[in-house]
Amino acid sequence: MVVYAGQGDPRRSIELLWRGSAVENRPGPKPGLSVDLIVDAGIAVADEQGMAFSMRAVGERLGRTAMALYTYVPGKNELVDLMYDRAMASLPTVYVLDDGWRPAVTAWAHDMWEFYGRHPWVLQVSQARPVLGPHEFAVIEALAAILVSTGLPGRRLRGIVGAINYFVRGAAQTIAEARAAGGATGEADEEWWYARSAVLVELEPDLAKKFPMLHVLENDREPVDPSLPYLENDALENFRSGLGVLLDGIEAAVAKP
Amino acid sequence: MVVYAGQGDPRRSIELLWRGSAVENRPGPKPGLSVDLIVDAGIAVADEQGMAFSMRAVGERLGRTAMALYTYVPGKNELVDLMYDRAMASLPTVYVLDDGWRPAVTAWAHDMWEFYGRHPWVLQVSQARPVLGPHEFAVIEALAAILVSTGLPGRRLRGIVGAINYFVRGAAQTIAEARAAGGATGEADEEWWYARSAVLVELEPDLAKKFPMLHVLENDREPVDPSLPYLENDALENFRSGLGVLLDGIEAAVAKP
DNA sequence: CGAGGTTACTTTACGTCGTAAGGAGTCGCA
DNA sequence: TGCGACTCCTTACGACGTAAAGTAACCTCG
Repeated sequence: MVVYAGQGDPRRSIELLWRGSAVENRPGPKPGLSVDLIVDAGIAVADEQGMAFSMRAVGERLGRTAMALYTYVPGKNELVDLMYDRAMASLPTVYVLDDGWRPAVTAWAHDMWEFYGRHPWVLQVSQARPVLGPHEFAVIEALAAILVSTGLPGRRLRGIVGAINYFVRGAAQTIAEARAAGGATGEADEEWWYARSAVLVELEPDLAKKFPMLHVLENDREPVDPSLPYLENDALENFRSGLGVLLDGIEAAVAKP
Repeated sequence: MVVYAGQGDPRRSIELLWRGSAVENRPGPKPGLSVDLIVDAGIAVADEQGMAFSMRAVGERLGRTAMALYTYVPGKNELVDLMYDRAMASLPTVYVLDDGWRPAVTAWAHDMWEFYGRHPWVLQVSQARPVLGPHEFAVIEALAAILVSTGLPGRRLRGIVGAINYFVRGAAQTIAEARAAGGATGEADEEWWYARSAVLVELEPDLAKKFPMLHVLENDREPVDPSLPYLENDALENFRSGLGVLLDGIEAAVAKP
């Protein structure tokens, strides 16, 4: 499933995101659940089963049927929006600038990287139409605050914020989805790669000749840290290295007008 | 729906990707379809309806039932893999280096940007476990070939290829999914934004004070090209600007050891 | 204290999806 | 001529999100 942010009534969605649910003294039976409980259960289920979690599963975790959730939440899309924003509440919102913007941005990026690792399903929530929740705002505000300290104008920073965001998301996707897919089929990353590349080499023996430049990239390797799985190690190294290049670009922008 | 690459038999998937289907003289009725026909129909349907297209829809476009497709293709996942790789066949595989690597990388990135605009559903195919098809290889080989000309070692280039890829994908997603979501609900981007931000401002009047740095970024604007929709214009500007920063970073890496 | 309206939650049901199973008809080859 | 392989169809299953309608709990007002 792909979730586009809030296809329902915008007012209802945004009220839920920013205000929570009103809890006055109302007639009828006492609510046994709450939006917060449902959102937490949703996050727990999604952490286990990925974005393809079902309303029935969330209901079951709370000892209710799927339809009970619809008393609190307009639909699955809105629930995902709430889950998305609530998950982001676990992220820092302030970074120290004592050593300048560069270590701060690096810390921000690593926090995001780990966050995506904890909640891979978040990567599936559409980035195009931001959920516009308070915690998402806070997270980007934190990055913006760091970058404003470079002195670059807002006009330039918008592209930079985007670039950093896209990069971190993309890099995180590389391992997050690998893990998810492995979990779905019960295969570990390694096995998946072995099986596939073995068949590929068998069917197309002269791959290295057909794509010589890729061969160059793939085969220039340093000794590997054996404590991490191969793919994960690779992904983390590429993350650090790519982020470094990106930050060098910002540094160049700061240095020159 | 989210598609993880080839969860089925790896051999079957990769054979289909690299060899196509064998068409000897076989008993039984003459095949009325072919893998290629099905893949083309799939791309056409996905271009219209997004990744949530159904096997039934693809079959109908070919005057068959959904089940008829299963004679040629093991399942929807594998079909998506094939669609993904075939769509990539429309991309250039060689870029001239007469003016150096920078304009070449820029051209590559813009070609990808437009490609994602033509086939937004491609952005939904998992990047984590590459489909490993010949055309995907060719596209990355093209980028690798450009970057090798910088003289940087493969070890460094891997992170850079990743960074460029993630950035372009992420930036493209911003408008591609906005368009798709607009199409799904019949709302244009503008309307969607207006409706949401109006409610947001109403419910949270002092947004600008709560997130002052975001406010700085958002309000430092140049005159806008009125020929493009607002969001699209914004996205394209951020794309160009962010790509510039990224390329500056590569330039720094090339200049220094 | 009792009636009426409101609410929480359930059961049932609909339309969608991917695809498994089995059957009908068609063709190459013995 | 018939066997076996093949294409394609119909039917069916179990999942999904959620609409509709019912039941029981609870507050407020008379």
